Amino acid sequence: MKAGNPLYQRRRAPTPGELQAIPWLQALTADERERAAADIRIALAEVGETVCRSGRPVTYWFGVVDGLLKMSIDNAQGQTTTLIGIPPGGWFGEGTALKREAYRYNIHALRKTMVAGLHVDTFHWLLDHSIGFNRFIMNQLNERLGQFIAARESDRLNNPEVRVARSLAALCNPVLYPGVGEILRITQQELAYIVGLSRQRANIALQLLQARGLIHVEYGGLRVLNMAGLQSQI
DNA sequence: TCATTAAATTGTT
DNA sequence: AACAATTTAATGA
Repeated sequence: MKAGNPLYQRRRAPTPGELQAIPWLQALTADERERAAADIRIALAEVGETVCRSGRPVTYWFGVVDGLLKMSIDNAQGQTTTLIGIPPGGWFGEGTALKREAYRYNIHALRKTMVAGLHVDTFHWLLDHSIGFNRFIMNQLNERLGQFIAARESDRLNNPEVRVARSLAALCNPVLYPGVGEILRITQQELAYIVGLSRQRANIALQLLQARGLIHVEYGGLRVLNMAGLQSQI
């Protein structure tokens, strides 16, 4: 959200309900929370809109209040690889914010998404002053490490059903994405974008996973019935 | 609140 | 990629 970014122009203060949807605020003391909340800004990203771009200096630490984002990287050959989808409750970019480096990925909105941003200076103030915040960040980094290890594992297998299963398990991770409730709100088209499949193939994979009793497919979303089963798909 | 209509999503070829 | 069927959201009485 820099000056040139349209999101920056549309940013505003958060409502109480939106603050409620920011998980790490709960880990702070009242004083810390007051200071952090005063610095949070909210903006609505339209479909396809860029939230942050690789190479730009980190000015905000971002999170999803509601909606769905995708994180992707462009390689030297100009191809784009989608790494993860980010559902409600997800905050990302601690690594680069910590080191005050440039973003190493692109973030785009897969649908209309309410994005929250904390200025990187306040992020560092919290790191320097709040034990609860440090615990949250450490927990988050650890959880994400587990996800990337699982993702690498399934990349080698390259089986569509497995990749869909692992992606769904990742998207429903309650530690990283506490805003995702009983049902994960995601269309089959959005899931296809994240996994890198056609919608038809994503549809087939979902039906198969449902037939195995691991998920229940619904209109505009799905319900995970067996998380461990999803993660152990081969 | 209910019926009608438009838009979004899904199932299938 | 295209089409039909289904589901939800929006509209207005």
